[in-house]
Amino acid sequence: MRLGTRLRRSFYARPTLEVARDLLGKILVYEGPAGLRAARLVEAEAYLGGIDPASHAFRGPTTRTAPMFGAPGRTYVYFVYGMYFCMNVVSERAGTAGAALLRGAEPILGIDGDPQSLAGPGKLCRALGITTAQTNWDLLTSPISIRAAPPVPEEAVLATARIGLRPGATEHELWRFSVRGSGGVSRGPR
DNA sequence: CGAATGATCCGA
DNA sequence: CGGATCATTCGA
Repeated sequence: MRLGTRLRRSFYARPTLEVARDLLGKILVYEGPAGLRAARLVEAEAYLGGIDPASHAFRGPTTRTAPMFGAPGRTYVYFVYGMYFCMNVVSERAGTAGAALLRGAEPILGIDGDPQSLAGPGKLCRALGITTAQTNWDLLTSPISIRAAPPVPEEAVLATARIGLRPGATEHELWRFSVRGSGGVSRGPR
């Protein structure tokens, strides 16, 4: 099985919405202690730093969220509900907060069982063996990478937006992208 | 220092 | 719809 080449820095150093959208179809690879694991991304969500109240970066940087404000092309992994890890890909330029949450994927390599084991950000990390130990890793040089793959056609992309959460907001504040008809996607937004 | 809470998931 | 389960954050 051959995996594509790593995406370059320029892929990540773009507006978060574009990065989240373009992650669909790409191959997430983790060559860790448990072996080589790979999955095709089918769902991602954009978190815009300064204007999205739901973003961890909304109220400025903290120890935990520092990676979101740093260089693009790195990971931001956090722990929630005392149980799950979630992995983001940092976007925008260094100094501008933004990240795309990896929400769903389809098994390619080293992942046993059904596609449902990758349906949801918590499950995806569990299946790949990703924890906060892998936060702020560089996707260009670390054992975690995202690799090139044929783009998902526009008509196959489902986009969900929630707008105006904050009074006066002009930008869409929640963007969830998924591949229509694919397995491995989570339940819809609340 | 204590309390609240969460970018989730599962099962009833 | 509620419970699991705990790191992080914020206010006192």
